[in-house]
Amino acid sequence: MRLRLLIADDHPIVRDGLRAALGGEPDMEVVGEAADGAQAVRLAAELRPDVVLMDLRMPGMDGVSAIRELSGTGPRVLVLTTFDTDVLPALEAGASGYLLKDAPPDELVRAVRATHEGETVLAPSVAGRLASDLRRPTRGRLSKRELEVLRLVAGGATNKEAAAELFISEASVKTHLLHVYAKLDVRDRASAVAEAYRRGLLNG
Amino acid sequence: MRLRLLIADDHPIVRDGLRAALGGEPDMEVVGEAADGAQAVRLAAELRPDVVLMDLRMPGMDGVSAIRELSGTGPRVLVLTTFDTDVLPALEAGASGYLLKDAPPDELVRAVRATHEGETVLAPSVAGRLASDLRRPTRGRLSKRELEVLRLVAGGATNKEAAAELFISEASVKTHLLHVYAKLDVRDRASAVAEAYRRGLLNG
DNA sequence: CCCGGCATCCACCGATCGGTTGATGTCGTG
DNA sequence: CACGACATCAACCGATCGGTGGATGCCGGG
Repeated sequence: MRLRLLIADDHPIVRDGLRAALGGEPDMEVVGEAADGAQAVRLAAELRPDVVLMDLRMPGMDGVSAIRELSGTGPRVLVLTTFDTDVLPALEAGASGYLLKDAPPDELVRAVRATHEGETVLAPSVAGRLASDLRRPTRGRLSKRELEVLRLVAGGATNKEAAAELFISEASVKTHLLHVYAKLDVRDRASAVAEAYRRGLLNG
Repeated sequence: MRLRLLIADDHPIVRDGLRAALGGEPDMEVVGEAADGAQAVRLAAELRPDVVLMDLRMPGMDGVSAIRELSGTGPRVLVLTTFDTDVLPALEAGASGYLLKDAPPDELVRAVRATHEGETVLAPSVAGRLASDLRRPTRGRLSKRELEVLRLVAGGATNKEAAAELFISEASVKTHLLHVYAKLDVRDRASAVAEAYRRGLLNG
């Protein structure tokens, strides 16, 4: 029985590359390709693959959401993306591994097999990032409300405007922001926005 | 005589995908692969390709720098990247075209041929972005000094600290920032930092 | 059950910021 | 050469922000 593989990536060229790198292996078979998260979920239900190779940033349904939906339905999910942010969300959603796209093909092949065996595969740089994330249990992790406030501030809102938008008092906005500063280890709103972008907390 | 092609991309998987998409064409030949800008320049001098497929974000030498070095030495450069920012810098550096990685392979093949013929190929979304960039000759384009100030502000500097860092007066810092606000169409430093990140003006 | 995180609110103060207006000099391009 | 973009500086004012030091209530994990 060959290892059944589903590829989910919005770039046709990357899908071609993955086919080229993995299709040649005698013990693997690419049974399908998806261009976004929703399609990946549908195809996984239909094709019952053993392993799903999943990009995270895709149009339509997010990769992390797709992982969450796939979680427990059978296939193991190996994340293959360009960025080493999003590690924690992906693993929390149920990913079995996290590789970066600059990985050489043979490492990718080994990772797919290892994932199928039930191992958890992390790219070296990803492992380091994960460790540093976990070292600060609360720090760096913004609450929902804090993120909402920060997003408004990044959009140019004053404290007063953000308060009106969220139906809370200006004092609460200030408190939330102070917490944000402490968590991101910055002193003001401008550097908070910068740090949030660096950590991938604000959209991109 | 077949069309000689050089691929420059730091992701092995993408290179495989490009080989798969282009290598099958009878009138094309992939003569080399580079994993960063410097290597691309070296290989271009050695292999004399007709067209270079160039990613922009690569470790070591930047894609734009590589294009600048290649400019006028023979090969035409077709940019193939994930982001629709960096269009203007790439074209100014001498690129003959700008495609996005979500393009279907057949479009890519046509674009390579068109580039070889001397045409300028722009992805639709890229064309739109370019137009909106050009509509504001000055707007959106930050001067060197303005960018320095904004970078310091993003790092948490107050106006006074930024002034000390740059050996100018606080008043000058304020003026620079006001110009930044006008160009980015924002009201304060926080949203300026946010907008700069969205436009890819601050590192990445 | 208690502690910590979260969300909400209040008051006060000094520091900082943004807006405005105006000025000088350089530089590159048309 | 004239024009615009750039870089530099000044003074003033009101608005906003960040810091401090609280307070309350809810909830979930150990």
